[in-house]
Amino acid sequence: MSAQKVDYYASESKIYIATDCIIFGFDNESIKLLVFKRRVAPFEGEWSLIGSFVKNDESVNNAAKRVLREITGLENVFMKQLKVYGEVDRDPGSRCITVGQYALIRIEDQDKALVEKHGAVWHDLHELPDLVLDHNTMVKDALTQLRLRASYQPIGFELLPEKFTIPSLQKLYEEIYQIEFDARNFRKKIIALDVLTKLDEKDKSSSKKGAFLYKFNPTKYNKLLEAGINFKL
Amino acid sequence: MSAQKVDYYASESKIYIATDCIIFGFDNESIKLLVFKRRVAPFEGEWSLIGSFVKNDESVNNAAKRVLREITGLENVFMKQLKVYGEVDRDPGSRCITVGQYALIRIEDQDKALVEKHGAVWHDLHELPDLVLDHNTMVKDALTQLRLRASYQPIGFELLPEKFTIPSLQKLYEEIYQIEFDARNFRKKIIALDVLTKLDEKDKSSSKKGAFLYKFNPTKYNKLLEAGINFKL
DNA sequence: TCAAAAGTGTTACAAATACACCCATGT
DNA sequence: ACATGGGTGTATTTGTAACACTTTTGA
Repeated sequence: MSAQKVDYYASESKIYIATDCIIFGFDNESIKLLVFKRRVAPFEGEWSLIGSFVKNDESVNNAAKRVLREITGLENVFMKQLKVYGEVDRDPGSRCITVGQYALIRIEDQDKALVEKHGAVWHDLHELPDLVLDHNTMVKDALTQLRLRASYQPIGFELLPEKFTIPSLQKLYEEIYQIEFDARNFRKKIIALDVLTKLDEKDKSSSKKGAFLYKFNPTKYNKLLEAGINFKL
Repeated sequence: MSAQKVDYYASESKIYIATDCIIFGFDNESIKLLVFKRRVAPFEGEWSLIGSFVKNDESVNNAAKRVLREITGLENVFMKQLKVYGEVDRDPGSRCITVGQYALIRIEDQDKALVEKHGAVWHDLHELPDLVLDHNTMVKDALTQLRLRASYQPIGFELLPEKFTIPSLQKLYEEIYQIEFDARNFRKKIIALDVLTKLDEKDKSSSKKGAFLYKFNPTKYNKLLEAGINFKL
């Protein structure tokens, strides 16, 4: 006698549901997006976000985490739901609803071999190829969301390595907002947030003088995440 | 010879997908939520958000619009996706993923007979009954989202009747944020937004002196919606 | 010695906040 | 005549924006 679960909704119709990850990374130069060549028909071989169908025994969020782990080797990544793309004809392969989720990762943390094994490639945001389906729209939406979120949460830090310099943090925010900031005012504002710990080391990779490295104080950082900031730059 | 569409994803599993509407309304006193007694098993007869399964031939957003039209008679309502609730066991009735969508409506615009016919009831936010499944969480999430959004878009207006007074707008924002504002500063800030047209009429329903009615200038209002505001109060 | 990026302070302007009284009218 | 909510102005504080020079050091 097996425990057979009743399906109370048997008269309704089921639909394919997928999740697609908009994976942003930063390499101290520019923000990049991880894409690969689609491996299923239709559009096999074309550039695509990395996604997966949601399986019957996993949550939508876990499906996205699984995708990220499979491709980059990373866990515990900053990831947020973006939006549901649910138009009837968005996918000629079959009716399929997808949940866009954007992730922020430090490129240096990736499992490079794994990424390459999957044929995934970091593309500069300004030179994105045409992506399948509505994936270009998803990227655009994710960027809008990223900018908005960066204005009330210090998420920029999610994209930086553990130790970072103030000039590289500035470059990151300049990439996010696509405008330039005054270095003095930027520094003032960041330090006023009171989440950074200055280290004794310097990073000399981008100047002869070298810039002091900082890391952030996790306690204060988390407090700030909850409380929210008003990061008008 | 009928055109038969190929299903490229036939090896994947389909899942029930629904949408639930978190319908907020304002009656010049407090923000209210529209709920009804669930009409399907399991949990038939318990308080629930109003929702529906997404049908095979409609988009996710249109499903929510349909629900709203069926219950309130309203179209072209302000509605935004909130979040996907995709945990495996969230619904004992069967695996079912739902898209929460929150809507803002002017209570006076509703088709009252239709609302009553469906047994839907406006509940004060502070006296919400226990709702089925994860619906209480959805309401909480929607409120958080509403507050956030109100800080960069003038969405409060969506909840007001066509003609409204500044004190009632203030009451609305006080309800949204659950804090009180200085009437002089509030008025100053709202007028500085430059989206209101002052009318010659007064509303005397809440004072002997009466308060001037305003409506908003749709052109300027829409510009502001796009541009975004910084509505720190 | 010089090129290139890092680091530092002050002033002017704009915006947010705090605050108290008179007005109009229905009862 | 008085109680009730509507309406107005100013001073203070706070935050933002603009701006130029010195420091360090590898090549």
